[in-house]
Parts: sequence; structure tokens; C-alpha cells
Amino acid sequence: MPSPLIRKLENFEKLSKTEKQAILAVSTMVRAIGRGKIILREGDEPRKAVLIVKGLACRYKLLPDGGRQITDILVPGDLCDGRLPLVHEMDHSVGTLSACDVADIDRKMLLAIAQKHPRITRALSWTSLAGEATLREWVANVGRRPADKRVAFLLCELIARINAIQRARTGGLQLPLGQIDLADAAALSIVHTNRILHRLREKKLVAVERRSITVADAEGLMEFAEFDPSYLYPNRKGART
Amino acid sequence: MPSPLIRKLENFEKLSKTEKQAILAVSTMVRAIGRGKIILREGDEPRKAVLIVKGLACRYKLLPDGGRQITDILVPGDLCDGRLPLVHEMDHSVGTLSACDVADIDRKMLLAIAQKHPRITRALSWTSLAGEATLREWVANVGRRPADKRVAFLLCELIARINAIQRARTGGLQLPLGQIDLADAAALSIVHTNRILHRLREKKLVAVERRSITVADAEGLMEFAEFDPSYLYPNRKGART
DNA sequence: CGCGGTATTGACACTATTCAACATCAGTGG
DNA sequence: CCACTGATGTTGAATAGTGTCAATACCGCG
Repeated sequence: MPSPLIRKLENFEKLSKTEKQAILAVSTMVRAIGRGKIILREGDEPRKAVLIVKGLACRYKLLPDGGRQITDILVPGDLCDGRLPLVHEMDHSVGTLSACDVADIDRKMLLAIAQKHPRITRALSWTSLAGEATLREWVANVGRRPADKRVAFLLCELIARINAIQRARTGGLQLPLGQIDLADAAALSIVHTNRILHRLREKKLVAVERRSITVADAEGLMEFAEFDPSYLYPNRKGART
Repeated sequence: MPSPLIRKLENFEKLSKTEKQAILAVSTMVRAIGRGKIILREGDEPRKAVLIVKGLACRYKLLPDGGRQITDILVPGDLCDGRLPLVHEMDHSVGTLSACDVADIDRKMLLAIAQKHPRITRALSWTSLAGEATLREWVANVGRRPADKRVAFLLCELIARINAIQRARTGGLQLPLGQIDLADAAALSIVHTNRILHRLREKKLVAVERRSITVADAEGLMEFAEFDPSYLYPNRKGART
């Protein structure tokens, strides 16, 4: 499988063979991580950039009362520590939601590549913009949507983002996502998340198994959630309805 | 008053006289805007960067059901359209929460300055990182905090950010903020926001007037909200508790 | 002076949380 | 290979927290 990072960047900027090669060259150090593991901890100073190659991960914050709020889900092609040219202290943690393959990327090498290939830099800037837009969408989602649409919205975003880096999708898409994690992302209790999922299942929009949710009717789910994916592509004009 | 943008950037990078001059030179076109006006509309392609010089503004999204979710509050020194080197379509709107003075900054000029002065570019990158961290904090705040701490948290962030660009603070800080706007930021109903404010007033933490909230006891409010401002300064190490 | 936006208050409905008990599954070690 | 065990999922009932509705008060502005 080609690097999902290339797939992701090419959604924003067409890359030359040389540029793709350069990206491939830095993302060779792939290692497997189990589910529920911590990749980066709040307060850490990340030494290397970590690329999600396979599986799902998330950014999250722990609250004083022990609660956890997931602020972003990472799909293959996503980099853990957002902006590259700067070292900093993590304001949040990153952990896996499923078993993952990740690639460790040396920050200096990544920076060197970015400086050599302006198109890559620009593509990375786009991903950063998309990331910010996604966060705003999450604030609105968590703050103002009713629970059922909120959960549906999250699932819609996930399949949209995964589809953007995986071609040739056929039928439903299975997400390796447990209900506890879904609850922490939707800012709902586990019990309520469970009930909402059952409701979505009754509407034939999703199928639920242990630690996996299959989107059965992506069209219907998007309609139900009133999902407009244009925020994921800040470079495309007029995509907005 | 010196440019609040300089104040803000100097929280991240010490700037030379030349650099300050350069910033001052591009932010001369100041104009006044009334309260409740739209500065940038979702879907627009912003032609110029807009700097808040005085007053409060906000980013917000409108939802299909007519609701409004504020995703970020802009204080003096903040730029409306986040990232500079890129033109794009707004995924959200920007509007004023109080009467404001804003400066229109030509994007090309700003870009030219950034290219000439790496320290300015770096400072802008820091502000961008801080902005992302703030958004994550908002997701956690709106998603997981009880209503009273949520409102308190918002007020704490506001005074922290305003204090960062205004020296010589004495006593309580008055925020020109109506309850409707506060409700849209906290993701609460107007009625409930009103009751929460009364509760905070009973605790002698704030004073409420028409379209203005005065933080009477900043220390107490921060303690009550469990507010840790370190996310606002991603460049400072070890600030985290 | 009247009008519209804002703030306030009470009653009520509803959504979501909590608690608790139980079912189920996957992994582990004996 | 099986039994144990801890994590996950499921369900019902009681409760707390918020939202909605509606009526009123208030203020600034035209």
C-alpha cells in the first residue's frame, strides 16, 4: 500500500514523483502498536513526528474530574503532532483507538523535505487549515447538535476522511471503534451512546458489533446528520452548499 | 496605544524595532464597526486580513436549525482569518460582540513582511498553534464541563487573553459581553446562562450589568473553573502544572 | 413616547446522566 | 483446552441538569 500521507497530501496539491519518493523515504520506520496505547502524552515534548499508517487513533484531553474528551480522530495519513517546524510541549495526549501501524518520522528530515519541496509545505499547510476547520466543526457538533445527529456526524466525518485516503470503496465501511471511545468523542455518557447507536441501527443506518461500527447507509447517514464535508477541503472553492 | 498585534506577537518572540515598525506600517487603516456586525461571512474568500484593534469579536458557525455556536472569541491583537499565506474559503463567520476598531491589512503586504522577518513568521506560527490548542480546550469545555464551570472557564480565558495584550491591569476587568453571546459560546440556552451568571454573582466572582460582565475575583474564578492558562502559551515549557 | 432587543423569572418537559445489575466477549494463565 | 477475569456492551429505573415556553421587566434608541 502506498503511503496514506501521500494520498492525503495529494488531496490538496499534486505531487511529483520526486516529492512522493521523498515522503516515502522518511516514512519507512513502521511499527505496530496495540489498541488503547498512548502515543504522546500531554506535557511531553515530541521528539519525532508520528504518522498513522493503519488503524484509528485520537487526540484527547483528560479533565480534572477524570473524564476524557476526544478532540480529534486520526485516520491513516494523519500526523500526530500538528505543526512541524516547531518543537513544543503537547497540550493534549494522543492514543490509539484500535491496533495501529505508525511510522516514526524524524522531525529534522521532515523539515528538510518541506523546505526543499514547497508544494509539500503548502499541502501540509492545507492539512493544518483543514484540521482547524475540523476542530471548529467539533465545537459546534458537541455544543449544539442533539445526541443522535452528533454521533451520526462523527461517523460521517470518519468515513469521509477515510474515503479520502482509501480508493475503491465498496459497500459499507467498518470502523474499529468501541462505544466508550465514541462516547468520549461525542461528549455523551456510555449508556446514552449505546442507546443512540441502537436508534441508528433501527433506522438501518449502521450496524454495531463489539468494538466495531459499520456504516450501512452512508448516504442516509449524511442526510440524517446534515453532514456537509466541505470543511475538510478548504482548498476547494464553491464546494459549500 | 501601540498595536495590540505587536503585544501579542511579543508574547512569543522578541521583536526588533524594525519589525515593530513594519507591523505598525501595515495596520494603519483603522475603522470602527458597530456591535453585532458581520466582518467575514462563511463562504467568503477573504481578500484582506482583518486585525481586531479594540473590542471583542468572535468566530461562529450557524447550524441548520438556526442555532449559533461561537467557536472562538477574538480579542485585540487577533487576526480574523487565521493563516496568512493562503487564500481560502471561510468555513465560518466572524462578527463583532461589541463595538470594535479593526484594521484592514493587505494580505500581500503581510505576506511580504512575514517573508522578510522570520521572527514575525515564527511568532505567527505560535499564535496559530495557540489557536489550535484553544479550540481543543473549547471542545473539552463545551463537551465535558458542567454549565457553571463552563461559563467560568470562558470568562477566565478571556481575561487571560486580554491581560496578555494589556499591561497595567488594576482590579476587576469588564468584558463587553451580552448574555446571548455568552450562551452561544458556552453552548447553553440563554435562560440557563442567565441563571448560571446569577450563581456566579452570588459567589462574588462576577458582577453583571446590561451587556457587560465584570470579573470581580479573577483568582477565585480561576480556581472555581480549574483554569490552567498554559495552553495559551505553547512556547513556554514547564508552565503546565 | 413607543419599540425592539435584552434580561429575568417561574413552571414544565425533556434529554441525558447515574446507578446498578447483568450479559457477553476476548484474552490469559493454569 | 478450559476456567477465570476484566473489559465491553446492554437494559431498566431513578434522578439531575438543561431546554423550552411564556409572561414580565427593563433599558437604550429612534
